[in-house]
Amino acid sequence: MPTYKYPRPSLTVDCIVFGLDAELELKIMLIKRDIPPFEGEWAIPGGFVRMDETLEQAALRELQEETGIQNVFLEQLYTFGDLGRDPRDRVVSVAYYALINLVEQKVQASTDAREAYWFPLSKIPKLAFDHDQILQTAITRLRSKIRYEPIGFELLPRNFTLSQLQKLYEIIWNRSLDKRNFRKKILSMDLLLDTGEVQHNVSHRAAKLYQFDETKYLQLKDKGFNFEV
Amino acid sequence: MPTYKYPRPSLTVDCIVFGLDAELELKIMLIKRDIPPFEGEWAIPGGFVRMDETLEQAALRELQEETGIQNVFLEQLYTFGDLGRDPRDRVVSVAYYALINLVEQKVQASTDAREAYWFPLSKIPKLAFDHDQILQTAITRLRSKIRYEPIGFELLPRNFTLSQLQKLYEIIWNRSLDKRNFRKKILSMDLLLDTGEVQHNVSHRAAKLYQFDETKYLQLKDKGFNFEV
DNA sequence: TCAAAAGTGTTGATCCTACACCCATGT
DNA sequence: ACATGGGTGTAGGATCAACACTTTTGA
Repeated sequence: MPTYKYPRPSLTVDCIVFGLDAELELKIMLIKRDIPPFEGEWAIPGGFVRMDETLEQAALRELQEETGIQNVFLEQLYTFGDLGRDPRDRVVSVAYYALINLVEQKVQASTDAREAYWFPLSKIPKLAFDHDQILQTAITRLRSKIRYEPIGFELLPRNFTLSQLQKLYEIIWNRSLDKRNFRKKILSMDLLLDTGEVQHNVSHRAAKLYQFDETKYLQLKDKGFNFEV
Repeated sequence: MPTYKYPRPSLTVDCIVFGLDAELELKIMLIKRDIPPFEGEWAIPGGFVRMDETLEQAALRELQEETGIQNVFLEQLYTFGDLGRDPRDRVVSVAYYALINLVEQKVQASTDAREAYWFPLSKIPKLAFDHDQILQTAITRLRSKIRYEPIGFELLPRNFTLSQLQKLYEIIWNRSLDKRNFRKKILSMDLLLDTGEVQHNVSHRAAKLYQFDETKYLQLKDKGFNFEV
């Protein structure tokens, strides 16, 4: 057991995992706590940072262990360190947020013995610790970041329609957008690759499927281009 | 001496302090380290987080102790936790940045026995630890945040001229702006209070002095207004 | 043939950019 | 009188917001 001259806060990472399902519903993953404190309540995935891993590695490891998620978009959100946020001890938590698509990434919610489920954003129960606050921060970040960075594509399948992309923005911003103006804006950036494919088995005109051209985006960005919706 | 079941990284806060002097030069405060590691090299102010203070309180305390600065704009920047960023030990650092005006806030650089100086951004020496990276992150944040939030006023004296405000943006963005367009944009937001005062002892036409109307800004923001330069 | 979503252009208003001269002050 | 920065308006181009109908597909 290590001893230190001065007491140290303990350090955790916690992760808000946003997932978009086939019906374009935005959800987050919550885990039911099976030990005190807050036993039986819902919390976001997370855990202690080990000595031999970076913060990002810790977040990825926890995601992998608790949800089986791999290869995910992950970004640091904010560090929460108020006194009393954990009733046992002084705990500082570096929060991350992740974006995944639930159609292509089959996430087995329950892995350990623990219960883990996807909750629609509109039906989030009261959360353990200060996880409500972390979630609020993550939603705010997502709302503003999706405007200036092409991170929305992380939530969609690799091939997607323009209507799906528009609906994603409408869901996240909670307001409707004009279809023609949205398409003009997006297509004028010239960052979508027309796959030549269309939807199948839809009982209406089949929409074209596009891919986000990340290579092109990175090139343009180097030259000073700014993504903005 | 406390003992823990598992080893814990130690936790520090570090702070990039931006100061704007009378000549509108943008500087940051650096402290010469008087103990290993990196003894004799320059570093940004910072120190360990105590058990009975929040992260922000720790940052404010360190600023007060090392530079005498009080009542300062302070915002969390990013948390740095790579392995090996401190050669002694695993240290995770929550970085903050602060903005102050050096004309009205007389900052006694040297307080402890330690040497502390203001360095112009163009003449920053090689820094200890990963402080170069922290500085880069802070500059990038400042550049983008000043566009969408009225934080530039924190660097100016309470009363300032439009030319001073414009020069501040030019310095931070490292490009020149059109005088007439800049004034139109800023004044059209109707957030500057005309103090009725003018400059004194200048060998040219005296410029009007303005104040940022924070109360009005907060009201407008509530109604959905977005500051943007 | 019906329902449901895909796809497509124009117009007026607004905002942005580029640009040059006179004014007030201290030396 | 001169040097220095303060202060002001306009016009053309680009961008944004508002708006409705035809097309394709499966049931």
